[in-house]
Amino acid sequence: MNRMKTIATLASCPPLLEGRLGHAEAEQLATALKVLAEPARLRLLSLIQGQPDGEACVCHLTEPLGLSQPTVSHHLKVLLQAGLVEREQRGSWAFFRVRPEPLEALRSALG
Amino acid sequence: MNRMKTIATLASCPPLLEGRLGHAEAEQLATALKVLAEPARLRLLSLIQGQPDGEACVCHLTEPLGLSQPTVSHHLKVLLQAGLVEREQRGSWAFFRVRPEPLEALRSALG
DNA sequence: CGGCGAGATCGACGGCGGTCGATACGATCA
DNA sequence: TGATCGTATCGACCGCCGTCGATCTCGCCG
Repeated sequence: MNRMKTIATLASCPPLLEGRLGHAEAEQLATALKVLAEPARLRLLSLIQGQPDGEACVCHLTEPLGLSQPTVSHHLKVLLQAGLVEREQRGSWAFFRVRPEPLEALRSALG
Repeated sequence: MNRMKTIATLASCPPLLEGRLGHAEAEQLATALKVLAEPARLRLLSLIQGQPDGEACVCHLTEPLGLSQPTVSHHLKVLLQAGLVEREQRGSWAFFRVRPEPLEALRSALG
């Protein structure tokens, strides 16, 4: 934490305007981005979205991802809590579907 | 890794089409997102961008961020290597400026 | 040349999170 | 009801990274 000592220092290095992004907003945006900043979760979204009917159950996601079933389940939970996918139980299978709205919100938050 | 046992299982859970996002692409996109998925770096970008002339030196970023100078320097290095900011040395001060292009590229990669 | 100030680098520490095997749970079916 | 399958949860391990104090480098100035 430097205190300014001379006028010359002040002149060549003017004080900053406070940025628009506050602590809480930065934290919130970062949290949202952390969910996507993970190869496994990106591939999950891509895999689910790429289905002919736009949905997939866990058992068909583990093999193309090359990850164990608990790990896939963990990532899906993270995506679910972030609102990036929705879950529907049908029989003993859990089907997941991509929700495009939060992705769109994130895109606009970066602009 | 489950092998399918019955026709019923196959019918209710059809095999996945391979998603568009390959391993390498997912890794690359995730790496880029990780740079932004950090409150300190988001606030850095916002602070620099919010300057009247759109640039800032390190000494004026540590205090509004509430982080030590080495930490700020570290984050700026990460942003620099990601191409999100550019650096210009003027005298003994290092001035940083936001480069909007990679942000735009990231936005389009999410769409 | 000597001192100072801006900034980068280094080394260490601590916490977060991705991963897996083991296990629990619930639904289906013989 | 017992067996089996699909998923979720748990506990542990481990690597990554944000953070800081100490130190190094370098440009400026007296």
